[in-house]
Amino acid sequence: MALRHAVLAALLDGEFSGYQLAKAFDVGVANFWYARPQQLYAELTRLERDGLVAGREVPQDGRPNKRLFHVTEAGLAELEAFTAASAKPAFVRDDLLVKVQAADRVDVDDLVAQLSERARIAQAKIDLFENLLHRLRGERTETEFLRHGDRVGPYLTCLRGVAFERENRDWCTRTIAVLEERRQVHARH
Amino acid sequence: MALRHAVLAALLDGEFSGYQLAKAFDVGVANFWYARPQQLYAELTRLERDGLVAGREVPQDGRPNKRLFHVTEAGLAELEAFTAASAKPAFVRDDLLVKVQAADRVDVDDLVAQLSERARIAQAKIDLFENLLHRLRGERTETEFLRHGDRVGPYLTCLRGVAFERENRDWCTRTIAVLEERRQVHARH
DNA sequence: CCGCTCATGTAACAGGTTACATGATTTA
DNA sequence: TAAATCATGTAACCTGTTACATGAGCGG
Repeated sequence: MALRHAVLAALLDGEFSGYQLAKAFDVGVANFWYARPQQLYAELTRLERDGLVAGREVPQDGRPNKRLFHVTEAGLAELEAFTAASAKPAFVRDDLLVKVQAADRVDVDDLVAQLSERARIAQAKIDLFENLLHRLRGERTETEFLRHGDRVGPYLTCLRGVAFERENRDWCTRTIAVLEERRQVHARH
Repeated sequence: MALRHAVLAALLDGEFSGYQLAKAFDVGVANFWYARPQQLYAELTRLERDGLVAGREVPQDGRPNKRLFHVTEAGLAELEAFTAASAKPAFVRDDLLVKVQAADRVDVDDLVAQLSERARIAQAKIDLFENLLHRLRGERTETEFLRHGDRVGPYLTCLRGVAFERENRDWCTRTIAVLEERRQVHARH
């Protein structure tokens, strides 16, 4: 059960409503996890029931009220415990890899189309993450910020996100190149 | 439902038993997916029921009989259809990232311990994948193999696997360095 | 007036994990 | 003689996804 810890970690940066969290966890702006709104509302309910987060109703005019959540002492303790427990290694589990695995037996055009779409999405994420990194470190250089900034967690996870998406993009373009070239080689015989 | 396609893709390289597939999907040697033995046996049963794979009983002496499976025509068609359909982007979903996100609020020793363990695992996978790459391309150079080899799918997915684990390892070591340095900076005040 | 954003959910289902079971043979 | 490998599963459970619901205000 790690979504709950992901939510706790996200709430370390301040108070957020379910809706705000949903937006962050949706596109992957919260680059360290991903979840649907429904899941978040459900999880927040459970977290509150267990006393790991507390919410306060904030009335708004012209809009529905919202509930802003923050982590409690018990929540922090839970995060500590979670961090101490060992994590099993993560692996890539990607439809696109399955398709490429079958590359020699399926339609190359389909594959190339999907690979370039994926490269495009990866690039979009890179831009997004790099913006976020810039916002986080402000005027400081990266080294400076990582040494003296008072909250580097989100920055570090974001670095992982950028690296992942760069790899993703580069692998896609390279794979496209390989498939295209093989098609030409094939055509000559 | 993508495990079924992952299994089909894995069976493109020949006949395998449930046990053999389980070994491949277990550690992540099948770098493009991951699954437990139970899941594989269940999936193979379904795949056979749906006519996408066919198995033949192979008697062995001194060992239990095994069933070797191969992809049928219908199975290939299914893979084609799957490839044509669009895939949703994959994302990183990793306990360790959640922990690092909370870095400023949890025990640094725990974190560093887990990061170095992870770096170690990543290195082991890199070695494993690089061996596999070498086996696949034989005496040829990579460029040569990718241009003229007759089955490049597994090679391409393996390249993705190596790149991922390299990123993983490097990010871990860098994160450790950052955390260690901050600890020193902190200690001086 | 249509669609978007804010705001929060329920219900059914698909997929994956954990725990457990069985039984023979080879290796340390 | 204990542990690992070969070989195949069942059952209960947890997590995540899909589809659907509600309702107010705001912008074009």
